[in-house]
Amino acid sequence: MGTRWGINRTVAQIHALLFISGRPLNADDLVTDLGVARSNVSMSLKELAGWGLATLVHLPGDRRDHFTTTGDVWELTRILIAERKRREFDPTLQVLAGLVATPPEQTDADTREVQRRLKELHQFMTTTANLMDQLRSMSPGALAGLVGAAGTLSVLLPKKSSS
Amino acid sequence: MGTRWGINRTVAQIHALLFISGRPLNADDLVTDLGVARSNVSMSLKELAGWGLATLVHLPGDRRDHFTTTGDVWELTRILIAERKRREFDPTLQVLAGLVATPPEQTDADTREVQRRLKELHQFMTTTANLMDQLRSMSPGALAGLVGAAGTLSVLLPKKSSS
DNA sequence: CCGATATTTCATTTATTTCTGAAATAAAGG
DNA sequence: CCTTTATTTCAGAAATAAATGAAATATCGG
Repeated sequence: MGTRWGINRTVAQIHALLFISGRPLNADDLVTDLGVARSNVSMSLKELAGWGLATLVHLPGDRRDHFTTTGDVWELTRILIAERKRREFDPTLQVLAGLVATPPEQTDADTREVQRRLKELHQFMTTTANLMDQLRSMSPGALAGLVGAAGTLSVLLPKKSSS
Repeated sequence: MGTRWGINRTVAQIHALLFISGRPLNADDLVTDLGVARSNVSMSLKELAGWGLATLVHLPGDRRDHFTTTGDVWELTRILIAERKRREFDPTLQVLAGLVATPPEQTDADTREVQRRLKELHQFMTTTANLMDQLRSMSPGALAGLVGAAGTLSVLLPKKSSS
């Protein structure tokens, strides 16, 4: 599933192993388990660390670096949403803000319609960005509660008629 | 932003053009505007159609196929969530269900912990899948309302203490 | 300091994905 | 039917991304 979402296979595999095993693993463990080059593991761990998804720990009496990741799925979700927003969503929103701020030269109907759509997209992405930020500031427990509330709430709201 | 989310560049560009222009475009329009090969446009339109993000329309007095996409950002969101769930989330959940259903051979502490984590992940993904399905059945207006409600609700819920 | 072990860097190779152009197919209008 | 125009298919080329291995760097224990 990772590769479909633009996540490197080895990075995804390492994270999965750390998550599922639930105990600190060192680079050699990962090399053995995944059958990839030592250097690949090193780079991938660095990448995961950059996402806040791998924490360096030391085991007593072992010189080697060991790594762990959060075992809380809600915390994981929180991190993924926050990081993807910061890296991908925000820069896009920035560009869009620029386009909306610059008034168009032409004033024909087509140009005005394009401008209207850009503005609507900008407004939508701003709303989404705010929602993401709110999720970021919430505790895992609150996030779980909110998802539950959304499920309940949606029952009360109007359904799509067709499909 | 598209490529970072595993979406082909040309596919993303074509969708963006259809969305922003807001009027039916034919393949040659897209070739001219994007500077890519005719065949690439043909394949990309097919891909978009498969996602329900490009609709074939015919303009009176023009033999060529023209395409449009929805201009409603909430409808677009609804489609993207539904399709990604169906194509990527559901198959993953299927595999996970299989793993959880099969009782582990060994019964040592480590194995039980792995099983516990798999089960927790499975439960989490099931909850998420249900949420996605509920979004799918909602009208764009209701979806917008729910996001607004979530923003309001989250203010009332406990915040994360640190970070 | 020194040797041993652990880790990182990065140029090159390998694998994967995307794009193109030529040929095949389809469809419309005489 | 036949010609013209539109569209699709797909093998190979080009571009991009990922992984490797060798060398460099860092760190520990003595």
